[in-house]
Amino acid sequence: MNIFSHFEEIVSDALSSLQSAGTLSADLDLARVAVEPPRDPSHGDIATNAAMVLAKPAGMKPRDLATHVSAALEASGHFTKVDVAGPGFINMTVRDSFWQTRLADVLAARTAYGVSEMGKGQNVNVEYVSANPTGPMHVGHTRGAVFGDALANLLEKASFDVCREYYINDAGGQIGVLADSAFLRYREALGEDIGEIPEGLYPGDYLVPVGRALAADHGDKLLTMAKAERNEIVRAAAVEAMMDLIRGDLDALGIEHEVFFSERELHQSGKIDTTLKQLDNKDLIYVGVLEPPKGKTPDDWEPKPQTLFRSTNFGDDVDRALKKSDGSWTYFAPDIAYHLDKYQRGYTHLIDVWGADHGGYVKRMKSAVEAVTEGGADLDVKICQLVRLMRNGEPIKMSKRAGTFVTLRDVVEEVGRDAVRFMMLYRKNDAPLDFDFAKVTEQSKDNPVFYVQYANARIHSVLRNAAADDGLSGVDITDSALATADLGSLSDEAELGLIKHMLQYPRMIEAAAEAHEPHRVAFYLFELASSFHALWNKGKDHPELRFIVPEQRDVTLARLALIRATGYVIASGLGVLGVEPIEEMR
RNA sequence: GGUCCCGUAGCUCAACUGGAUAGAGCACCUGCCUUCUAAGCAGGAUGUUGCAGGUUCGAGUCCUGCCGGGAUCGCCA
Repeated sequence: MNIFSHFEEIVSDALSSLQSAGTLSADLDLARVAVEPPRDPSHGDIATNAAMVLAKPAGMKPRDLATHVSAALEASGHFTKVDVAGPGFINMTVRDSFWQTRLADVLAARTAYGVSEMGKGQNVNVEYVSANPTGPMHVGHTRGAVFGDALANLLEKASFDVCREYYINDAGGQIGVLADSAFLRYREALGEDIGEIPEGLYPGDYLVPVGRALAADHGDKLLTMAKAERNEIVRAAAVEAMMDLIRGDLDALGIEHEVFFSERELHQSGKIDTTLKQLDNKDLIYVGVLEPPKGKTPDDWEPKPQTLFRSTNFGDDVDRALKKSDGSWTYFAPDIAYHLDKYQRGYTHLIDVWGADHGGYVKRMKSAVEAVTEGGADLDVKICQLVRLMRNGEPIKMSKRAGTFVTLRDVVEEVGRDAVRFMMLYRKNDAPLDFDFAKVTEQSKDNPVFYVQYANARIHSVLRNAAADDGLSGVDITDSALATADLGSLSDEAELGLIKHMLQYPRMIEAAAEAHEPHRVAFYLFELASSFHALWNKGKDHPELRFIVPEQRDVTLARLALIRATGYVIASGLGVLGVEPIEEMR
């Protein structure tokens, strides 16, 4: 559990006691009162802004109110010290034994430590990747894939019921191109010399097996078949093959979606029509003519009546087209139906993970979700900025035409799944990311992937040594034994610092889940690893601080409990990131 | 031109949804390295948070206007 919510209760109890004593009025809004660890540890263990937030509504000066609150907190008996500082902060200090004994919580929970009840009873649908099934995944897709997956893990850690979903764009014009490209490969498989792949078709080798499979299944029958019928066969086979390819790519990253949702099925089931009918009944659809974009009118612009959705009613800048000039749906129309379908399947929290190039699409989608669910669902769109691949400090130039674009597989095979995942998450999603091949595989402190893994490996190294050490032979170092160790000896500043750092993990998980920001987990782990390494290094100058002190069994056991718990927190956090903790590095 | 994102130490980036003296790593300076794993360690210096206003006890964070960079801009997905 999050121990800071424990202190929140204590502070809130203190405030109520002031209310019943008449010092504070009973109808005070306590919503803005925060109970947090102070940034500067010298300020104590816990701080609250209660006095500053409540001063004005209470009609008191912050420092005066703080004195009252601090007296009430002191009276609670939970703290060894309560101070008023600065403009009216109240700083609280807890006795060391409080922190020490909390280690047992970690040892009991193991890698389940940090699980929060925050999302209990709520479900959330996370849609990510959704790459067009026209070829293998490239690096551009990788970041969104890893981000979405880690976010899903994070929300699960916060007890949300999570659905990982992939929207298959299998209905648009690009799928027609895919089918034509596959048909060409089919003719090739039948022995025809197809020469150069014509401009506009997909030239990739990955379609060669699709052509062969079609030839094996159908012989030369497709050549004489009616075009519509043949197209359907080729399209279905090609999309199926591409999805297999993509699923394989995702598997290489350790990603598995529960739901693959087909856009094509939306068209066929008539759901688009019924969805738009629903909007039409609310007078949210009309036929009108849009203004050209200001300042940049396209050359071929001509005013045309279009079927439009009134997204401006919901905060969008212009109304958005639902039909193309040939009468078929735009991409937007089925997407509205799709999001309604998610809602009808019971999801009230929707998250979409998109690439940076779709940023201009966010407002209309949020508008549509609000309209079509009548405010029943909320949509959060997470935009992942571009990834720049670097080698030796130089950006790698990619060109689809020249066939030099780097696939997801290329990257995973070169640096490994764990390193790819960690690095993709070691940056806020809306900031661009440089991915340097050399740095990611480097074994040094400069590489956060390695630094965190190395901390865990060191921990297990010590545990192995402890199990093998003659001076300790016969001593029980199982978790249950460590949990009962006398932890009072963990009194060094670095030891207490590590404990306190570790105990912030549940709070960090909740905040990250709330904000939909998995990168916070990665940064937290780097800092926790840093705390651990610092303690390790301190043992060099101060041998009495080393983890294994053969002549002092109790101290050793306490320290083993400390690092065992640290290892669990690291493993737990890496689990959220989808990275395998390494226990031995040779 | 409209919209969205970004702008923080010389460089790459954080900053717990408004908290106290804005923090890490790299690079730089000084001193250490035959170990529970030096794949280094300890310490030091480093800032007008792009600019100008505003909101309030308090702003890197929220609001307005500029400057600069990126993405995008009726029928591609």
